Amino acid sequence: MIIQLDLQSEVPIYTQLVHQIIEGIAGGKLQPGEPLPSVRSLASDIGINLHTVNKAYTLLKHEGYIQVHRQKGVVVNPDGMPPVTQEFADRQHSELRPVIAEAICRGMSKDELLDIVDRLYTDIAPITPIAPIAPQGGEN
Amino acid sequence: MIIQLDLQSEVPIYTQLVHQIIEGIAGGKLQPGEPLPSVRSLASDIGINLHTVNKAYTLLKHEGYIQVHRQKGVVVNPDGMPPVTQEFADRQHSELRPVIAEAICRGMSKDELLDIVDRLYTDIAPITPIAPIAPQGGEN
Amino acid sequence: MIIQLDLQSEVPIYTQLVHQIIEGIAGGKLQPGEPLPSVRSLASDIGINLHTVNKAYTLLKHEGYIQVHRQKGVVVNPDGMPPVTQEFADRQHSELRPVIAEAICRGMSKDELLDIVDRLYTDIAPITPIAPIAPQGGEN
Amino acid sequence: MIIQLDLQSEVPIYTQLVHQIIEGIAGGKLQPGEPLPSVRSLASDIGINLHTVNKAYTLLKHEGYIQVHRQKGVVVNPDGMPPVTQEFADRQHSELRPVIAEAICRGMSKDELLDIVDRLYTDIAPITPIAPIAPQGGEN
DNA sequence: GTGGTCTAGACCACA
DNA sequence: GTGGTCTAGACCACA
Repeated sequence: MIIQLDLQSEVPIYTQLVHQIIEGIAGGKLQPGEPLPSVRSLASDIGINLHTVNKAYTLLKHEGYIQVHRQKGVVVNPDGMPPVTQEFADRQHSELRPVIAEAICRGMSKDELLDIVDRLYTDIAPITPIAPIAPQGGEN
Repeated sequence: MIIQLDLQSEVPIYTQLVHQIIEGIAGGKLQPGEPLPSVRSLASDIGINLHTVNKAYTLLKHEGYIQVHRQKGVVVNPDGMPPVTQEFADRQHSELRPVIAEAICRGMSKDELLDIVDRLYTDIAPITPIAPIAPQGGEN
Repeated sequence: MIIQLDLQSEVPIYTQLVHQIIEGIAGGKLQPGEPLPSVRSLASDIGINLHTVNKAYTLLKHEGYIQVHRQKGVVVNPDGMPPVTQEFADRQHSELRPVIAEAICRGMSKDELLDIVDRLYTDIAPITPIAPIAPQGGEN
Repeated sequence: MIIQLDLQSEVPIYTQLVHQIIEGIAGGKLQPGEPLPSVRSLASDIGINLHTVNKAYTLLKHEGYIQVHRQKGVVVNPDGMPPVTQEFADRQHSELRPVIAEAICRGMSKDELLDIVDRLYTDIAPITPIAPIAPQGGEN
C-alpha cells in the first residue's frame, strides 16, 4: 500500500500515518492478518524517523486495529476490527459536529452534505467492509 | 449563547471556541449582524486568557464568519457567511475521510453513518440555515 | 512525593515511574486534583530523560489516573480513579496467577500468602482508599 | 500437560512457558520426578523456537524447579521445590505491590482482593501442595 | 513555562 | 531482524 504524507500539514505525521493505515483497511487494501512493514523499513521507506512510525503503530495497536508481535512484526488484526463502542460514537460525534456546523454556515444543504459523505464512503470502501469483532468476548 | 469548554480536551481552547461560535451561527442562536462579547468580557466570562479569545476571533474574522470593528466591537458578519469554496471543500473532505474510514473499519454501514450525519445536522440547525454570500468571482 | 527508581532493574524506568505514582495515589500521598511535577522538572529531578517521564505520564493518562492539561501541567485525576473493569480484572488475574503459583510451589500456604497480601495492602494504603468514578457516565 | 501460549501477549514466550510449567507443578499436574518433554519435542509440539524452550528450561533449572540430565532428560526436581528464600520473598513483594496498589486505586477493598487471591490459589492448587525441600542453611 | 512532535543514534531482549 | 527502551537535543503550539 502506498503511504501519502504531507510533511507541511498541521496534522502530525504519526496521525497522518494512522489515518492512512485505517483508510487502507477500510478500503480492503489491507486485509486482516496481512503484515505491515516493520517500524524500521516503513520509516526508511517514507523517510521519517523510526519513533514516529512507532508512535503510529502503538496508537493503532491500542485501538485494536493492528497487532504487534515482538519478533514477527506487525499485522492487521486477524481477529477483525474494533467495534462501534459508545466511546467511539461519542468521539465520532464530537469530530463530526464542527465539520457539519461549518457546512451549515456556508449554506450547504443537508442533502448536499449527505451526498458528500455518501460519495466519500464509497470512495474509501468500494467493497463490502470487514466484519468487526463482537464487543466483549464474543465467539467472533 | 452559552459557551461550553472542555479544558481537559486535546482540542485547543481557541479551537473549541471557534467551533462553539460557528455552531451558534449554524443553529441560528447567533444571527448575522448580532454583536459578540468583546475579547475582554468573553475572556473573563469563561475564565480563559485574553490571547486565547483573541486567537479565536482572529481566525473567525479571517474565515469571514465575524467582523471586528475598532469601536463597534465584534459582530457576526452581517453580509452573510463565507461560501463553499474549493478550499473549504478540500479541507472538509480531508477532515471527513478519517472519520468515515474509521466508521467503515468498525463495521458501520453507509446508512448508519448517513443517519448519524443527518441527525447531527438537524440537531445543530433545527431551522433553515442562513444564505451565504455569493462567491467572490465565479459560480464556483 | 519521593520517587525511588532502580536503574539496574529489569523493569523499565517508565514502568517503575508508573508504579510509583499509582502507589502514591493508593497511599493517599497524591490526592485527586493534586498537581504532579512537569515532565521536564521530574525528568531533571530524578535524572532521566524527558521522554521517559512523558511515556509514563501518557500511560497513566490513558488509564485514567492523571489528566494532562496542555499548559497547566499534570494533575491526579480530580474526577477520581478508573473503576474495576472486566479488562482490569482479567489483567489482574493474569498478573497474580504466576506469583501465586510460584508461592504454592515453594510451599507457601494459602493463609501465609493471604497474610502477605493483607499486610502489603495496609502498608500501601494505611488510610481509606479514594472512591473510584462510576463505570460509565455515572453522576460521580 | 497442555501448554497455552498467547503469541500476541507482551509477556515473552519463554516467560509464559516458565509460568505454565510452574503452574503445572503447583496444580499437581506435574509431580516431582516426572519427566518433561525434551527441548526439541516441546518446541515442535507447541510450534516455537528451540532457543525459546531452552531459555525457559534453563531458567527453571536455575531456580530449582527442574533438573536437566544429559541422558535422562528433563524432570521436575525429584528433591522437591525451592523454598521460600528471602530473595524470593523480596521479589514476590515487588511483584505484588504494583498489582495491589492498582487494585486500591480502583476502589477494590482488602476483602475483595483477598477473596480474589484466595480463589486463584484454590483454582491453581485444588490439592495439597508439595512440601518444599528444607532451606539450604538456616531456618531462614 | 508547558506539553507535543520529530529527529538521530544507541543498546538490548526476543526469537 | 524485530520491536522496546532510553538518551540528547531541537522546534513548535498553547496559554
